[in-house]
Amino acid sequence: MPQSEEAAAWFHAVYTAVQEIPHGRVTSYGHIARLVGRPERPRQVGVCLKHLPDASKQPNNPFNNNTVPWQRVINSRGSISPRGPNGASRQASALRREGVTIETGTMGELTVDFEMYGWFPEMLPSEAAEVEDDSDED
DNA sequence: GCCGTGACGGTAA
DNA sequence: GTTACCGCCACGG
Repeated sequence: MPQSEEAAAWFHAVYTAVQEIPHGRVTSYGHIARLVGRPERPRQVGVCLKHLPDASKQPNNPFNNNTVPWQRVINSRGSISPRGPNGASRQASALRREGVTIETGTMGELTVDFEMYGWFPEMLPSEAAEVEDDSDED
């Protein structure tokens, strides 16, 4: 639980932004940071997801790991950070279940094919739509 | 209450 | 093209 109201608003904004990610799509922490108006704090976005309450423990909480698609948030490199022994694989399987292609690198790194299935990293949804509209250049 | 850490990103070299 | 360093701020020890 956040210490100040400002932090609570920050958490709330981040969770809401993550919930706006469409099914089968992925985005980056920096993208979420931009959406909530704090592009200089992508790291705190990860902190919010880290403190995301467990659904079985807080089912009444509107923001828990069951209502917030935390697995759709990856880093700007398009890969999943190995934060834990099986945390990354759990995120990868959740994404694959949504139809997202994930490639396993030689060093066990999980790279998401965001160019094909998700938003462009560090790009707002409006800008992404603009790209699709003007995709004549190659 | 201070210090180090962290699910990251950007810029510099 | 890659590697290194800094900053941001809540949380845990």
